[in-house]
Amino acid sequence: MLEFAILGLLQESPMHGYELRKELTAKLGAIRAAISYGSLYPTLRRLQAAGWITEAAETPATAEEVPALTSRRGRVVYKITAEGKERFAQLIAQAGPETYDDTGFGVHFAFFARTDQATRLRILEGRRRKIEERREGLRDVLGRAAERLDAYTLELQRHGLDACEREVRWLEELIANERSGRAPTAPHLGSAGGRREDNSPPPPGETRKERP
Amino acid sequence: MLEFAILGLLQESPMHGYELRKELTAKLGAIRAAISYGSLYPTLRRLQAAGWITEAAETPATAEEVPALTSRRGRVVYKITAEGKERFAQLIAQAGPETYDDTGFGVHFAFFARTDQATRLRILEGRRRKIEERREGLRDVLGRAAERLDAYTLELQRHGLDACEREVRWLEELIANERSGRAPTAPHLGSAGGRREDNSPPPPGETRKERP
DNA sequence: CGTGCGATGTATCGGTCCGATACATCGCGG
DNA sequence: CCGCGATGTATCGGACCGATACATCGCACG
Repeated sequence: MLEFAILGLLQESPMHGYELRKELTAKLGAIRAAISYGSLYPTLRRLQAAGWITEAAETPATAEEVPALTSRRGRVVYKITAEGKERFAQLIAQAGPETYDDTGFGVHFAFFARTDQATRLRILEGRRRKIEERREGLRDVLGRAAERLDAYTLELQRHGLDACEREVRWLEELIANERSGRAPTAPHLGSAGGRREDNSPPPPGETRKERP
Repeated sequence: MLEFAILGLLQESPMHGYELRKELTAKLGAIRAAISYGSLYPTLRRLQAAGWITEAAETPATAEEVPALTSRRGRVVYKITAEGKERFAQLIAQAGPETYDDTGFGVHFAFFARTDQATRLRILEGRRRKIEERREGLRDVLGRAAERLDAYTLELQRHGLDACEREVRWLEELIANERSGRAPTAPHLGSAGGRREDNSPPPPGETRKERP
């Protein structure tokens, strides 16, 4: 998961660890708290060992400026390699059942802009099926096993069931949008999903802001 | 987390591993998929080593019946000890910040029937604060950083924000219920939470069924 | 003027938990 | 009678987290 996210992010621009974590947190904030350095740094090393990323020189262009004044501490900037991009594409293409659990789905979804439509559909439908199964399980428990459980546990299941139903509806919209609407990168929704005065979506294109 | 859940479940009745996993899955189905044996068995061993649980004899009372015919394979039944119950109470009393993350909160909530009201309130409020913070983070990203993110990522954040708002409302109800309504074990809700044609809620009372 | 503190930055260690896998028994339907 | 799905125990490698350590930078406050 982390591997996938790092490769995805580094395709937008080279970054060092700290920055990577911040971007990761911003992009995945909806689905997980924050990446721990205890997983980030080891993973970076692993990716580097595999040849999917490399360390990039820190000083961008004006390299002669203040050459070794303060001795240039830390700040290891990583950039993705051609093999890394291949790897990323391969990870998308695989997109197996592990892609449908909460975290896995969220991370893949966050990189849908780099995923072809067929794969997007496959992932969305796989996720929907999985949530539907969870929903059925919860309905079973609430129906058949209700008397065995205390009121708090039941309330928890009800809340969970509600979340499932909501997510299925959300996925339905995304799928419909994806399928017919040919919404290449903009699911738009908003009309049915829940009002939001939006922010004038820039014509779908990339629009990444590089730090100066 | 697993330790807590196991101690909580074993207080209802002794069980062996397989059964424990099933009960755990039923009780926590709303918040996590299924406990892996790869964590369950090592944890059971750890708890046993700490003296919080012990192995119980398999054959209930009529022990002389078919003494060693088929040699009595497998089926290790665990039961909680007095120290184990103490440990469980201590884990509830601590209920620190780690209790407020998704899984931690869910597991603690599932055992609210064994938690005193003051602690329940503390946990619910801690959780609410945490979700409110996440919500603010998402609003920030959707507001300030929106142009840096692609449409899919934004949609993910919107969905996450929606879930946060919903959970805060849910928690508000639970807190109000807990605080004034003196709802000792029955949060009831359902009136304001969202329509549900329901299943004829049994009058709030306890209705705990111990396995005979 | 200095000093301390919050943000930036890299890194490791122990521990929890997962996913895959292996293996054995039981009851039942074909 | 045989296979297959449910029951049941168990291990191993790996992913990820939380705490911790440590060093630098800029700036606000005394």
